Amino acid sequence: MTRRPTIADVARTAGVSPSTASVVFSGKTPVSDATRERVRAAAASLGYAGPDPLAASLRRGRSGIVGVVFEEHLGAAFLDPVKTLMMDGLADAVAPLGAGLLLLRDEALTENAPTLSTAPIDAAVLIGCSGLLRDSLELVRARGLPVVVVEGDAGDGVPRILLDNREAQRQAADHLRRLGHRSVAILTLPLDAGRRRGWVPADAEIAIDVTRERLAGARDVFPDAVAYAAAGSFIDEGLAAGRVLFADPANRPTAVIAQSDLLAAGVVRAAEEAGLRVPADVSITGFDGVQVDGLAPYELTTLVQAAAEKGRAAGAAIAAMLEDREPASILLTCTFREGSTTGPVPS
Amino acid sequence: MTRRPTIADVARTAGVSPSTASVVFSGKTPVSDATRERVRAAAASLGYAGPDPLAASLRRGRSGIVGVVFEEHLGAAFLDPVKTLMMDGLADAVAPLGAGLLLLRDEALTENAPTLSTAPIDAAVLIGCSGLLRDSLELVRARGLPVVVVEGDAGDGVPRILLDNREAQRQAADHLRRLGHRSVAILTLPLDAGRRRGWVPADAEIAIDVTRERLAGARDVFPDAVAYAAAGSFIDEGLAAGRVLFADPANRPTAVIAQSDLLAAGVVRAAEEAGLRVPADVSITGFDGVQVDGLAPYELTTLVQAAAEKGRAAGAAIAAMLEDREPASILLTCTFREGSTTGPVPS
DNA sequence: TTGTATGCGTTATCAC
DNA sequence: GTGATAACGCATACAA
Repeated sequence: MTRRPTIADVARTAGVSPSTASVVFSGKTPVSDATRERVRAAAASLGYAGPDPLAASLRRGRSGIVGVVFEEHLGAAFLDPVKTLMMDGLADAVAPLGAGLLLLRDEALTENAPTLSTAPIDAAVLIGCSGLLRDSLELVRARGLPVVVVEGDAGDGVPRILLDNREAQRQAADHLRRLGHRSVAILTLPLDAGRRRGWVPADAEIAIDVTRERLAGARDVFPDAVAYAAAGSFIDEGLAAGRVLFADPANRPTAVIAQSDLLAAGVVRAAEEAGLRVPADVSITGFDGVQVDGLAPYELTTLVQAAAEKGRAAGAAIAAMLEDREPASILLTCTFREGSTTGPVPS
Repeated sequence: MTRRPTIADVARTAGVSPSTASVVFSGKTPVSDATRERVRAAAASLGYAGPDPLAASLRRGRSGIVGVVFEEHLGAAFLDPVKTLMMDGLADAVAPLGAGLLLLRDEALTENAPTLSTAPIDAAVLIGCSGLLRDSLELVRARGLPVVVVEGDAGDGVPRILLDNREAQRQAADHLRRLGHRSVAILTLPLDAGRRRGWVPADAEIAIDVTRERLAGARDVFPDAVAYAAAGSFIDEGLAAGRVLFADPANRPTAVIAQSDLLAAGVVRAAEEAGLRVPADVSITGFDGVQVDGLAPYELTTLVQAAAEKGRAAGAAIAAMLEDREPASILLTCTFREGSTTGPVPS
């Protein structure tokens, strides 16, 4: 015979019933050592590698897979250290459930690409910036799957994992104000999926929650601060923006509030390039508290967010829903950390 | 009733047979507009969100999921820009198959973590450094699944996606030799899973293929070059190693061959720190050809590898095997790119 | 401790 | 273009 052996074949050659064989593999019911051995031997002799996951999943009604939905290209998502850490925490949190992570994109570009509606997932985690994931949310709710939204605009009844972006950013701004800074520029993350670089008009519509909230926090303290939007969270974007911010020596901010550590690192570099000392001539704050590779010897003044914890919280919420418990929305708080990139305003 | 509607329910309320309803959703057979409409309406009225992926998978014998097996912690894997790009290419390549990527770890630390043996995957891609993935390979072959190994030591009959590491590295070394360099140091990637930092003894056992091959390529040109192993591919590791290499002004190499761009970037920084000009005082080469965020204005002299192409090639091999065609092992070649970090030996 | 019976929800195949 | 039938491979409730 050419087809792969099934558990029934194993049971037959072992001289036991299918259910007994099944139990040997699942271990959910005690089995006598003798029969277990016989079943094992039969399996080995047939080259049976264990129960078919697909069939087992159907029977159980669980696939052991959690879908993670990104809005962007996968490569882009993992360029962001915060997302990477988050995935790490998420992976840890779902592992005890016996679940793995399936990478999914929000919009299926290819014709028959796998989507939320065709993938055998038990639950979904939406990683959200803008409202694009609205459709994904619909899809997954239609299927009655548990869903958690991380840093995004969920709807009614969907647990969310959030950060106190506004309050946290306000702390950094307060810190700068206490140091005497009055001329402050804000370097923001992208405003929307368009990711255009440039000055942010006062009346700008900001589609991405994180950007909007952090900007609001900074403006709580410095209502008139100018804002410049980067096209992404990269050191080189921060560098480019920093060049713009420091272009006019006569009209230069004494402090820059960057909305991410990577951006801040770029601004530090731009300052060096412009012959400015950090923090003697200009103070710079970041956001995230990630390890910026290559920034040494500077230590950024920043808001440390528990990125991995975000993933773990999402995983915990998923676990709760899978066990029919009430999931909790979670608000994680950032911790202000003073580094070596902020100091008193130059006199 | 409380349970979710099935396609049978839909068929019944639409007054058609289950098979007809199925066909409406799969689109694999022509259906009259009238019945299609009726089925659609019935589905909508019942809140039927489409065929259950699990059941469909069982029936089809395909889950539409490709497992990607890493040896390291997920977070660590995505810190490596080359792996990230590779995943990107892989995602692109399997999308047309209607497949998604399931992240899997080599060794299951948790008790009931999802593993190669219990995950409903159609095929597996092993991302390999050392021989640790031997076990994973066994597991997946026992299940009769198609498998591809990327940059690792596969066995007989397993298609591999490889790089011409040795030849490529030799090109860079040749380039340096032609520039007159004779005193060259090699900065290697980790030697094994232990990832210990330090000088590499002449008789060192190197478990990781990439490290060994690239080292061999460099030694083809500079047989006596000293080698120092980094603990990982990071800028800060390169910086730390660079400090060691440049520590003794009397006995300093005129060129450093780094086995990755990130390491090279760190060495550039170490050189700056030591007051050395690049490339006037010291030449530095990298490997990978990735965009190193924050290295500007330098342009590394490096070997450009088609990282995304590696993923795409793996995906293509998977696709071939899934369609019962013969998969091909693929050897990708790197391209030498001269940047601004190498120059004539100082006189 | 083991065996029997049933159904998980779908789709391929074939006949009509 | 549509419908009947038969698996897909397994795990569980329950009886023995």
